[in-house]
Amino acid sequence: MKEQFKLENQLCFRLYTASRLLTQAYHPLLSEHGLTYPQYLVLMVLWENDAQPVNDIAKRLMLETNTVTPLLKRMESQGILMRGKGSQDARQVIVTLTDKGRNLQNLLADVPMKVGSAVICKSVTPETVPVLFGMLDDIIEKLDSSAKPDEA
Amino acid sequence: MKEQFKLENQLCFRLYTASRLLTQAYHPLLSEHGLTYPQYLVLMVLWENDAQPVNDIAKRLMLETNTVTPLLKRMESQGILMRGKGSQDARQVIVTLTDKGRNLQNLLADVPMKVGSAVICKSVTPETVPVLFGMLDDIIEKLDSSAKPDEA
DNA sequence: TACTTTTGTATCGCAAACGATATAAATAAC
DNA sequence: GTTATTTATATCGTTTGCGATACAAAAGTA
Repeated sequence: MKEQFKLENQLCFRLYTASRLLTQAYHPLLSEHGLTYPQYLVLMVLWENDAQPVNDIAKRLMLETNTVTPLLKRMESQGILMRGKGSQDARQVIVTLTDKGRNLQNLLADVPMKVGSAVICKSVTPETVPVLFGMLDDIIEKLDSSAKPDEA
Repeated sequence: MKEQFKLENQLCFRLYTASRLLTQAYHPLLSEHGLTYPQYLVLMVLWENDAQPVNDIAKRLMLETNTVTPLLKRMESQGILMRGKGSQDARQVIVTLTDKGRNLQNLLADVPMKVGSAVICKSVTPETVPVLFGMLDDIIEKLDSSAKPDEA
């Protein structure tokens, strides 16, 4: 059994597991309002900048539009947002929050703190989080840039 | 717009994105052999310890059996492994690698290094990786233990 | 022994992710 | 101005994840 195949030596398995478990921690808080974690991400994007085309939302979340489109359609059917054709570019679908979608920000106000406190542990504290953020951001940037080598 | 709802301040979004992108980095290397990333994880578990019940594989990967069962069935239909009833406990399904499954370890020998080099960047080097591993392990342990509060 | 509970696995349904492909609108080329 | 190419989004198919539930084997209990 080669060392490099042991689960203990895998970065990806750790990221994959940590991501899944942290998303699970969000689940009870979000499902209470009929939301999933990716839907919560869309909400954060729109709370920050409302009335965006699908493409911009996808780019911000680093997802493909074929992932985001059905996600937005489900949220539209829930009355959280509206999808309308853009006026300048008729190809674009502009996504806009409804009152319900905007108001969810108030209803979910305590989610960040609740989840945040669920993660605090020995090596992950408010002081060390910036280190973790920096490493993850570097990894994301490295992988993202090498994924599209045509952009000099 | 509240600070705590900005994507830049989210640990989960970083983990989620880093996990997705790193899994995508595996994709071309694995699909060449007809494998997905979760299937690769199963292989690593079985290379380390062959002939395990479904439950042990699921626990090792921290997944539910209803995720692992169809995954194993697909791998069985690909001839990578076999699923057979246990002799002591007839409820258990013992999963065993075939020659093809064992041989994949040789075919995939260069995958860990290739992916590893794709992640190396400013703040993530062989020297700093243990720090990252430690933080991720702590997060995983914290979330896992608080997910099952009945185990003292 | 008969009844209950637990345990190991599977089935079902839904929501992601994403590769491949399609379609319409906009832009560029001729 | 027509044709070719690019762009924005959508559709389709496959594989995960996971909650809810089903079911049979095993273990515990009366």
